Amino acid sequence: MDELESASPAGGGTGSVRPRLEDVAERVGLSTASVSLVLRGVPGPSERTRQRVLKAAAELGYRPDRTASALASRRSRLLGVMVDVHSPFHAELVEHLHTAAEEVGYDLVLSALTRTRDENTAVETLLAFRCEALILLGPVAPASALAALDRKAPVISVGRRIAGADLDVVRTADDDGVGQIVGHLVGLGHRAIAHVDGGKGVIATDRRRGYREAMRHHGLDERISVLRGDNTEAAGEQAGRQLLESGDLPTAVVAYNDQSAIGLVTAFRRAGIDVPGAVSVVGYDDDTLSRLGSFHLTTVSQNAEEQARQAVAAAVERLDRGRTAAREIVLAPTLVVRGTTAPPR
Amino acid sequence: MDELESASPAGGGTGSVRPRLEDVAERVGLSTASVSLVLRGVPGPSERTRQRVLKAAAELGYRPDRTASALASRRSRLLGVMVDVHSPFHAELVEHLHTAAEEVGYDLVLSALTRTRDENTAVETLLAFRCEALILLGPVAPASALAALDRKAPVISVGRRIAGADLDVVRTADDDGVGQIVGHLVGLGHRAIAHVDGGKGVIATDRRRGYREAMRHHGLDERISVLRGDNTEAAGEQAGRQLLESGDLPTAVVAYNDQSAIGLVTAFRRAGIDVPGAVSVVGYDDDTLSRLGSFHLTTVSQNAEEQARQAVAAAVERLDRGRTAAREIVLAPTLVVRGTTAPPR
DNA sequence: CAACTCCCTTAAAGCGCTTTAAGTGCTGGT
DNA sequence: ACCAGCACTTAAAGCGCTTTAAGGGAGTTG
Repeated sequence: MDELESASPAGGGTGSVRPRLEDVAERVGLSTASVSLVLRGVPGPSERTRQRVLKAAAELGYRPDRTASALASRRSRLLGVMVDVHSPFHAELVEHLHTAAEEVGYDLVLSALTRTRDENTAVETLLAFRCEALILLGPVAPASALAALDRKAPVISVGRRIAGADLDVVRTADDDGVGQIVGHLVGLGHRAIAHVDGGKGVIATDRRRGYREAMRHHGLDERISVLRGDNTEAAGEQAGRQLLESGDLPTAVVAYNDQSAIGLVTAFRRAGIDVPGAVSVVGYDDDTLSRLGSFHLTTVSQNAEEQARQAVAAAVERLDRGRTAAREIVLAPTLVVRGTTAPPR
Repeated sequence: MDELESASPAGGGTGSVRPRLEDVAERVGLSTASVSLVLRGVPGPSERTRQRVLKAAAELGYRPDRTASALASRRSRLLGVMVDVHSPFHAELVEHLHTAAEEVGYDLVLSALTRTRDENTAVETLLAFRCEALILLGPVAPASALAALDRKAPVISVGRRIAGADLDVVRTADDDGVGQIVGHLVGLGHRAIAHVDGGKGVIATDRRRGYREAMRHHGLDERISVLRGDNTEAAGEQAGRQLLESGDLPTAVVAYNDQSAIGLVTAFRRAGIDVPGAVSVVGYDDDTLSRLGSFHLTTVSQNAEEQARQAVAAAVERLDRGRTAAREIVLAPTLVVRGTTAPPR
């Protein structure tokens, strides 16, 4: 398993220059133009030329210089991805984006969101790299800002719906997902079902609405109860404590996401309340955390792979097929029933 | 909070060309050379010129084209980072690498390791981007391959010691870290301390050795017990079950990393064994998982921030200050006592 | 006032590639 | 013989920037 082994036989110290197109051309006695054509698989060169060039390139361990070709072709074949490095769900998306992009001949450049690096900075970096399209995972910037950005490069918002703005969106139907959760709980016999929301973002809003509508749909208008939260474990714990102190514990709690759900489970268990024996808890995202053995969380899968594939496809349509009309792709989420839901006590 | 708002007043559709150096030059009636000098902060241009250029650049919303400047200067000012997208610890490192790199005027390009993307591919991508140095997080490739790679671009191995090979390493003293853990446990009164290892990698080897040596140091040679594991939660759970079935439960278990430790905790708790009441469990890395409220794992911090800073510093020394001799920077790990360790029953 | 400095500014030559118009040498038809 | 047509091949002009040697103007000096 000799990884990192490179084709280059040279390896002559940091000083050794890497072979250029010209070196390959010289070796076969052709022009750089021909070599370029062959290497890019453009039709034209004869079979004989093709073979010789390929051979020479391999022997020299030639790797085209992306920088130069990007400059010359005015195409970077780069997709910029803005990602929250702390989100397990984003990690999953990135993984699938990588494979999807590779399949269509694009590369990814990741720009991480951190405590000191906001969406603005992250996106600027992407633009400076000349990314041809921007795939933003759960952006929080206002629609107007995203629309403005879209004028510089096609923007694909993943996971977040953009009200009215004229740009591509790939997401799952969050309200539907929460609807499925509520349906599942009602099916188990629950009626006192609370929701710990995710704050003020668009995604949180959709999920909250999904909860409300589903409750109403099941004739549980009276039982609607929304606690304030966010996307962290801490918020879940906090909400859990609040619920415990209120003395009026619901029989099931629907959290904004898996992290929040885990916080809830933790708070309950610490208080000696069995999950799902005494309270059922449901998350959202089906991320790595939810699969941890000690939680085994019932949750909703957003189908990261399909979303990634669609996002890349959307970018490619814009870039290579000249689509200009915005498209919104809404995927159906699927309920994943695991171990934190059971009939009410 | 209008994120993504760009300085560009233009925003004229995808078709609008972004301003070039020449446009700025034209606007102030100077040559591109002068503008370039000003924008890069090179001494020479007069104060007056400086001001005018800066103003014009701002007005046009000019952003230099990295691609072009990289090509022209033969310097990309890019550090390539190979990262396992699924490791919470890597996520943390990346965050700090970003800030550290930014401070010294470099940018990061991340290449993610995934199920279908091995170290080889990841590194090739980095090289194609013309990264000037490669920061590899916990590489598993053989030392010889890394050494070969180092001939193309300075390689900095983070977290993993490289036997003999002549390249930079930034890591913490893993054996010492585990030594501290064992010391802590012995101090609490434990004697039956088992270790669930991390498999065959170099890091795992060091930690295992650290465990053995520490046990011997405390006169516990007879109690040395190493179970096979890896870096996953599943391995921890598996080891936990094995321990339970053996009927000879130790009073404390030292896991290879936090994920594995969490598996152990899960297995124990599921079997009704209290942690830390009946068994103490310790992890390693101090990653996000270990801080989850429901685990609150005692662990060892590898000081991600300092490692990141040192890694970037090492790269900069090589690139900007011409250092050629390899350097190994070994940081001291620090024990983080949280809630999964207590005196033995 | 010519000769020298200093300071600033710029012309021009690339960086390693892509791209397209313009070859070049064939074959074959007339 | 001549030209059309075909199948390749290549010269040359950039892409947007950096870099360096050379240029120009104002101030000093003898």
